[in-house]
Amino acid sequence: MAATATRRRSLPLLSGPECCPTGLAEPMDRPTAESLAALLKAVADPARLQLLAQLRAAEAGEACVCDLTEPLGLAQPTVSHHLKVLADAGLLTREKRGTWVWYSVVPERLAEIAAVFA
Amino acid sequence: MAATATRRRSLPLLSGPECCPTGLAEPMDRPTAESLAALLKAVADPARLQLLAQLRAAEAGEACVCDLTEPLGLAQPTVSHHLKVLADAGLLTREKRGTWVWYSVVPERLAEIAAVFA
DNA sequence: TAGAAACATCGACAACGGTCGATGTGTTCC
DNA sequence: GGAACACATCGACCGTTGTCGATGTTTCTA
Repeated sequence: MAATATRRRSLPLLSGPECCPTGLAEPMDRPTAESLAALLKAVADPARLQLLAQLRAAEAGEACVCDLTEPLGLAQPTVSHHLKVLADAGLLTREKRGTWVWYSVVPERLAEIAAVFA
Repeated sequence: MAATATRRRSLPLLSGPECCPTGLAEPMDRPTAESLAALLKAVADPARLQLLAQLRAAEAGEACVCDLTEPLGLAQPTVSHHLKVLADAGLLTREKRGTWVWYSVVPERLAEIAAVFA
């Protein structure tokens, strides 16, 4: 694990070629299941769900790490870790302004999850 | 862990009082986040996603364990384990007919997930 | 009753994941 | 330049989870 993670991605967002073309309507091959599972694992955590909810409820739909640490009751490195997991999954965008780093959710990415189970 | 798991539940389905009243629209308290995360963890696995897809694609929307083992390429105890996880999360119903056990998905439960991210 | 078949449970192992303190990096301000 | 702040990374700990072989339980059949 070296210089892989912090890079900003343009937009493709997905781990696999296409996340979930037909949802659960027909049998799913392993690679598709694995990339979809990776996306779901990102949201299958209490702290990360709270982060998503906090960000959506925040003004302008964005917040800095310092505003998220206290309401979650977790240490700053832990919050930073969770934000990274969400960002790596394409669920958050990261923007550095001065000393602060502002995170905001990617609604399209959430919609992808909804589409699978709709 | 004694006589807790295999019991059949009537319908309440949920771990917490209510899974996700407002979705991600507003801040989420810990208990709500934890019960929702528990539901999402159940589907955040490649094998279990494949199981859900296989069941939905099956005739009459149901299948027995023996029909699910081969397409997944996993051992029978492993498949049985995954089915139990899904059933415990309220995503599957279990019906024993003779020697076979038939599983089928609970669409309402999938819809609950979709509603959170819609 | 004996045997076989379908499924669940158990026990063990390795890999993964959440958490935090300590530390590193970059920015602002004096 | 130096101090203070915001955030990321590192390293370690430990509980959780996916997997399978072996074994148990139930049911049908001969």
